[in-house]
Amino acid sequence: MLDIKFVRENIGVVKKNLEKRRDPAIIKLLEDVLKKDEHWRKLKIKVDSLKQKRNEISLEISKLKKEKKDASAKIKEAADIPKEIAQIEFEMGELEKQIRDGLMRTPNMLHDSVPYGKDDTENVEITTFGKKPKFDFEPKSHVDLVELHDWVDLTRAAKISGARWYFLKGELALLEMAIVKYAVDFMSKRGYTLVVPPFMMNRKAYEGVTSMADFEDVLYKIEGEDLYAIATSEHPNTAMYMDEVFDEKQLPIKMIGYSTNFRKEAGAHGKDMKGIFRVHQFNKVEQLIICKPEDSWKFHEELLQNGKDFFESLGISCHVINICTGDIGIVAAKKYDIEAWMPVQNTYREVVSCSNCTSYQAVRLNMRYQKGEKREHVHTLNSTCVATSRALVAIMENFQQKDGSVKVPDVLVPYMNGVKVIRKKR
RNA sequence: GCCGGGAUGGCCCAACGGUAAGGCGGCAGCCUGCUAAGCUGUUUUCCCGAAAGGGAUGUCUGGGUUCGAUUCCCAGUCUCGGCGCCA
Repeated sequence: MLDIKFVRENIGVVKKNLEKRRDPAIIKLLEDVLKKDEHWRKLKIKVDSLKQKRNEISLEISKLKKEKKDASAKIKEAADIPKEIAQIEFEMGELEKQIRDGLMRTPNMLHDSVPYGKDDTENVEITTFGKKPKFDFEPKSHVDLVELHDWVDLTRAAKISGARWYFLKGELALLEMAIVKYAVDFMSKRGYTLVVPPFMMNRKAYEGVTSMADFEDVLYKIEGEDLYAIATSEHPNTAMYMDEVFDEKQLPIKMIGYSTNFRKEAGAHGKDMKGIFRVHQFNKVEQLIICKPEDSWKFHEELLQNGKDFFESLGISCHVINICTGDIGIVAAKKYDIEAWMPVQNTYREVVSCSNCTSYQAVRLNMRYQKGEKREHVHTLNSTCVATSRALVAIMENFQQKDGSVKVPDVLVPYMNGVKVIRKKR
């Protein structure tokens, strides 16, 4: 959420920035917010002076009573003020809701380096790394590989849970654990602290870290409880500092979250239906930084570098793209994706998403730090380190051998107790 | 889940329904020759104002009673004990 004060004082800059979004409705919305804010401030002046009057009379009543004099005239004088105050405050409350709602729907200010574009076809490739594999046989899709080795059971999962749920079995399940432990070690060496969060979170906290549309399209709600299953550890691990004031010396906070993630994938009917590329549940090691505003762009690059180094260490070929204005969503000021080469699909597919959210989450969550005598909102950043289901897909497709067995990436071998190749157990 | 205690500023801790005391810490200033101490101010958020300053707000959250609520009433959250249940 943008800070209303910031919008008030910088409306020209804000509008100019929003124009990049190709959405004139947003600018109208914000103009409406400003009008309401102006009205709110007028009411604020009015109600404050009423309260001042009420307080003064109350004080006089207090004095009279202490002197044991008759105060009934004063009490009568003050009698109607509360109604008036209540009425104005009701009006202000309505305005506050509308202003907040408008601000919640207003997207973050974009960084200048975000490319202008209409949708995901206009994202800009920045760099590539790693070697694409060459096969002297017809490579199989991960869908076929998991079936061949009985590594994933989608049919029985459908029976008990539904589509896009899965049992992960045998060597592939072990490989997932190896990936997680390797990623945790990899990031720990770089100074990030592991934090395993609660896997469910209440509405208030959730509103601080995500867009309203996600409540419908992404998040599973627990019936009868004020709880949502988390879609990523970024959410609880950022929201954990809600309403806190950091000491300048505490920053930056660098952590990795590990959690199971739950997603409805409501907008994805028919997309990636086979296999485990797009599923309702997966595990992920997520990088997270909370820092001072002046440091966030430096750390955004650091997060990206970590993600690149990680996938490079696995030996998977990837490219990095700079997400364009039409595809970036409302929270991030800038977003990189790392996409891994999928030889069978003959294309790159997303494995890492790396965002600088600037103060957008911090404003909503009321997360600040003490800067001398003032308090300023912090910046929050997040990036995937590795999401297990997608990393497994990438490994299977890139490291398969002619007989369908899969070579374990060298760095994971120690985490597989020395196993170098995984295949169906006989 | 049940029974009791509790929640007040960055921290600790007070306040017969009469407008948040005191202490610690932090910050600013003053004073002072001595590892320091002392003194004064400041230390939630919002509004008006160029500023000086003024006003409002703030005692876990949300309602209610009242001219006025930290205090009284209702609902809830968290927490500490005791009982019960339990991987």
